[in-house]
Amino acid sequence: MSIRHGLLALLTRGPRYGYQLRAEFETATGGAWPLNIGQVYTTLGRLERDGLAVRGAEDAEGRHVYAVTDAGRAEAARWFASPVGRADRPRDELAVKLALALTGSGVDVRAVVQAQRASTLATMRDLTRRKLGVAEPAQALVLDAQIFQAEAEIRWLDHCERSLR
Amino acid sequence: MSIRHGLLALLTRGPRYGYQLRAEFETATGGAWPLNIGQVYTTLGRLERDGLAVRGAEDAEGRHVYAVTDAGRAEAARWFASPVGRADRPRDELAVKLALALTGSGVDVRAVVQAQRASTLATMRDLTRRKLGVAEPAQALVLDAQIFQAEAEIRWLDHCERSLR
DNA sequence: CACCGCATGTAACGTGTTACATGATTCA
DNA sequence: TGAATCATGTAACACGTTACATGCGGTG
Repeated sequence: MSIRHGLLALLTRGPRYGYQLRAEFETATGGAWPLNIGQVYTTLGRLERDGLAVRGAEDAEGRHVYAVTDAGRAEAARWFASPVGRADRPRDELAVKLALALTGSGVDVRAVVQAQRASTLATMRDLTRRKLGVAEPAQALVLDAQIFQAEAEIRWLDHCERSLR
Repeated sequence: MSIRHGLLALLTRGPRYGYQLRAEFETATGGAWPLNIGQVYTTLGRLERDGLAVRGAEDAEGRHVYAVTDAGRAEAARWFASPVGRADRPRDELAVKLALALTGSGVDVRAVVQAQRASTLATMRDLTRRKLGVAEPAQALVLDAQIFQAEAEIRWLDHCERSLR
């Protein structure tokens, strides 16, 4: 529910229209997760359906402006206040893959670990390089989040390889 | 696509029926991501639709057994051979939240970080405790993956808090 | 004029979740 | 007998992605 809550959070800063929301979302997150414009409109429709936002009149340039409702403001506050729990996260595809490779499939586990390690290292180099050109603190922190995760993945892969012996 | 590929990987070990697939999936992953039984059947239907598995005759106990096809075997091999890339992963809800909290919303970023940190620490304690009772190496590695991720999250949160000053 | 960027949407599709319905077997 | 477990499925729904269609305005 990152998109839904993200757009809602942006709306709490003031009325916004679709294109504007996508631009602000991508600016804030440094384009780490590009947001399809179609998704913005369907999400806005659902926010309105659920009483968290209302579609107001068109502005001077004829854009369709949405505004947050009281319920939407409360929901956004609730989102910021409640931590992201373990159950909220999707299945970790890599962990699933390794677990299945380990338990009696004919797969060469070491090869899987090696391939993943090389790929994750390349990712980390890329992220580190991209961080040099970033001035916005929010964007830098998003990049840092990905870097920290990639580091943890490398550590885990090495840990897996040690366990194989 | 963890479920789809996970079930496919299990089928490469031999013909299986729905309940059996769920049991083996949860055993391999240590129950970290419980798998709804309904999802197993819909996924099996899609695997058959896509030519990756076929529904064979019922076994002696009247169970509906599925078997992997050549195409399915190839797809499973491709899955194991290709690393999980950055674009494959879903949006990190926590990073999105922090990024939006930082960029000019009226939110107390420090409070968000503190709440998340406490929650993630509790998660880590729970995972560490649960690891004591685990003997299966695959299950232990899945738990380790979550522990490593939680550690990285704590480090990142501390990094965020330092950046706030 | 053609093309591009802005702006709004819709349709089709895939994955995943939950809830519900059904029947057989086993066990207290 | 009644409850739990095994086993198979369907229906409704939510979220997200992609592709497509439309219209406006500016620019080469």
